[in-house]
Amino acid sequence: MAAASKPRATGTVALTTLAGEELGSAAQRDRRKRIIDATIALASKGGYDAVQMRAVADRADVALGTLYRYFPSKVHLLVSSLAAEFERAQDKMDRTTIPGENPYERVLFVLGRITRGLQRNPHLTEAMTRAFTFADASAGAEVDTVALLMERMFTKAMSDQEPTEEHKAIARVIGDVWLSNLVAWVTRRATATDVATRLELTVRLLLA
Amino acid sequence: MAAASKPRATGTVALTTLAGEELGSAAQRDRRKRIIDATIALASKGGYDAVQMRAVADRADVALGTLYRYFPSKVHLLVSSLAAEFERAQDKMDRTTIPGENPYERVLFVLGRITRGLQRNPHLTEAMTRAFTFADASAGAEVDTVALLMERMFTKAMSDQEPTEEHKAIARVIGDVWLSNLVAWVTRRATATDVATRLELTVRLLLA
DNA sequence: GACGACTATAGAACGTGTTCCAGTTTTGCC
DNA sequence: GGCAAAACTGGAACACGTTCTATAGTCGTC
Repeated sequence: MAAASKPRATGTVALTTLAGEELGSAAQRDRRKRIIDATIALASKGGYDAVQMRAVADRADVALGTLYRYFPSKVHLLVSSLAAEFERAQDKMDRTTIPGENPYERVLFVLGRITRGLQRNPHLTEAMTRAFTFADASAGAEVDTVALLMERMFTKAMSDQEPTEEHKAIARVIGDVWLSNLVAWVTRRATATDVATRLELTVRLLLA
Repeated sequence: MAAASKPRATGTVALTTLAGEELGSAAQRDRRKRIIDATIALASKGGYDAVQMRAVADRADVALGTLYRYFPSKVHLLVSSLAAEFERAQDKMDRTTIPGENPYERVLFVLGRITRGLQRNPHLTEAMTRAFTFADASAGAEVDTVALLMERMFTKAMSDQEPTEEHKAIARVIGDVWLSNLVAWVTRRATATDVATRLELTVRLLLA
């Protein structure tokens, strides 16, 4: 549900070209959904390289030009899809009670859970990660949306209260480390275990 | 990012990188240097997009095929150039006495210095950063080289001694945060000041 | 100083992201 | 319903990373 509700507390996020959810007709919302679904399907099967614009258009049953009207580049498309997936994941997380006595344990729980989720679909993760970090300034807004979602996820894990400045700073650091480790995992410089270990170590340095 | 560059399976050794120039003849070492110089010049002028393989070959006065013999892809080329630049910077750093009473101050000094250096050449930084994070597994070795150089730089900043496990972990976290902030800076989601502030904050959380 | 094996060169060719175009359909409005 | 504007379509065209081919140069070995 919350896919539609994007109640960014402070200042609405620039709606991402036509990619914003406030699209006019039902047909348009449907087209957009088909496009994102096609993107995720292709990315899940073959990663970044398999998300070919012609293939996406084909599979979503729209013309190539239409695809580009909705998403002005492959990176926009992938990052927007990432945002969609992220929101799905967060909705699920929001309906979960995060166990743990303290921020340290709770953050570890959230991290473990997301990380396992990503490892379950390596191709998709590869596609999303590479798009996210390859984005140039023109996709800044979309990237920022995702970055905010991520930060919010970690601050929420630490405490249900309005986050303190320190918690925000810590959340950002964790997010940064997480991203770097994803990049390392995608290039196979780090195994899943490496990633888990390093995240744990980081959280310990920051929160223990 | 275009065609598949995976099945170059022949048993040839990747002479394509490595700080150590095992390259045979003087002519070959010279060609390699011309290529890297051309890459850095083009990247400095126009960033990632301006580093076009035909343009690099032209400027380095080698044939396109030769360029590809030395560096099997644009990403390899850019990451190898990054490694070269990094070594230059580190040499300079090694000849400097890092001021500061404690690891905290010393790491901040090093970070500030590098960050200012990067900001002095935004296009080059953009090209390098994007190549580094966009790399796929086939460039894992090159990327790893750079990652190690980076880690070493921070551990050395913390102390001249053999680094402890904890210092290594901290160095890695700092490197991760640094990379993420570079990505944010490149997409213009963060200003130079933002980056400086966040790095400082991170170091404080870890070392103060 | 001739031979064979690499290596380099020029350029064509190919794949995929992106742009453009001419024609058609849908939408919003009277 | 009629009409202009906007959106969609199929397809051609273009740019740049990458690969391939045919030819020519270079270097080590006899």
